Amino acid sequence: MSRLSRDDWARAALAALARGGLAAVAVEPIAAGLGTTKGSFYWHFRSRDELIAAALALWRQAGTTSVIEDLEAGAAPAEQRLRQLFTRVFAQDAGTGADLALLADAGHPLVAPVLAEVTEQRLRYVTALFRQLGFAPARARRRALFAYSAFLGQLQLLRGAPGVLPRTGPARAAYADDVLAALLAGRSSGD
Amino acid sequence: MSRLSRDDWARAALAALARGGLAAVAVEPIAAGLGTTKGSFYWHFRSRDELIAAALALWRQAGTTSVIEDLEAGAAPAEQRLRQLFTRVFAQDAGTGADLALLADAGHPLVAPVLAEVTEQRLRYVTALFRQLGFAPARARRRALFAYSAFLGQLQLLRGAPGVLPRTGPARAAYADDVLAALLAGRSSGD
DNA sequence: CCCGCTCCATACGCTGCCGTATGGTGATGA
DNA sequence: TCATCACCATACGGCAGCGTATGGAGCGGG
Repeated sequence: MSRLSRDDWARAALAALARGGLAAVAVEPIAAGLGTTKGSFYWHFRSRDELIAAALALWRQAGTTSVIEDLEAGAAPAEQRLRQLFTRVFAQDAGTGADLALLADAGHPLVAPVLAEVTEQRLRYVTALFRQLGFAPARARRRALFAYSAFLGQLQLLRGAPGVLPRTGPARAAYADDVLAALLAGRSSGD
Repeated sequence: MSRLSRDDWARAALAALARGGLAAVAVEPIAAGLGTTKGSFYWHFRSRDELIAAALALWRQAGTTSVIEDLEAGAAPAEQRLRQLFTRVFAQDAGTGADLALLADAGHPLVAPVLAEVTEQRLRYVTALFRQLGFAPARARRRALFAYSAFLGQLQLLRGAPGVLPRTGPARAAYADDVLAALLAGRSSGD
């Protein structure tokens, strides 16, 4: 890597974010990792905050917008889409590292607004799925909140207490089925 | 406060942890907050890590062990205890600040083991509740995982996207009812 | 009365990071 | 060919926090 672009720095920052949290988005360590120095960085960026903003924009695009488009591309029925989402959650890795890191620094002034928007965007999508499954609007929103809370909690459990969540074999399948059954329980007959 | 004890430092550290995360458990800022200097600290502790460990021990006692004892003290039926737990979750504050902070730094070598133990301790308790509610052992464990995931996710949502979760009025009650209904759905007849 | 012990203040060096200043290099077009 | 410009290295000052060293202040016991 002789010459670096602004985007190379942003990608490296996102990787660092996923690994070590916002604190790891530090100019000098990332520069060392890229085999260069701060001189390069301060050519492409004006400050560390600008790098953080760039990494956040990248995260938002890769972890939300494109995922939703991805799911919507395959024209599966709503219940299968929900199941696909859950499969992703259990798939470990799946690029959720940055999600965890950003939740950790949710209070940071640069992170907070992006996090709030991404959350709302995801909730809207899941709400729509529940509506397609026959839930009335208000209930669909509640179920979406519940489901998304569970999703966030899974992430937390996966890294805070590895081993408690079954990640392989029939135990995992039984858990996924049980969760989905609970989430779909009491499906409204009307709207 | 003329003379400080080791416990004063530990309590101040836990407070700092709840406010600003593990990074805020810093000797000099806490010293300033206590109106003293590092000289005092390094008399009672050998290092910052020792302070962190003390704060973690305090957190574990106050946020888990005593809470469970608290709930068990009132001899309410299992379903009501579950509801009480959920009420606490929604109650905001409730001292969950440290929980969030520790989840944020779940990877820290001092935090990880304590967090894992606390998680397992809480899961055991909730599993027992579900068993008392008529779930077979394996299903009870799965529901406990699901419920606790949702709990962790609530915490995350509350701070990462304030406003999406209904915290007052009938909306909050409807949400709590819906969540509990989903969690209790499909209660086994046998075991 | 002063010795010693507990507890704390002050001053110091060290490290890791941010941001700036300034000089250097390699490709590219006139 | 050589001048210019994009890109990068190096060196510097500054700040915050950790840990240490050392010198008190106050108080009880001999």
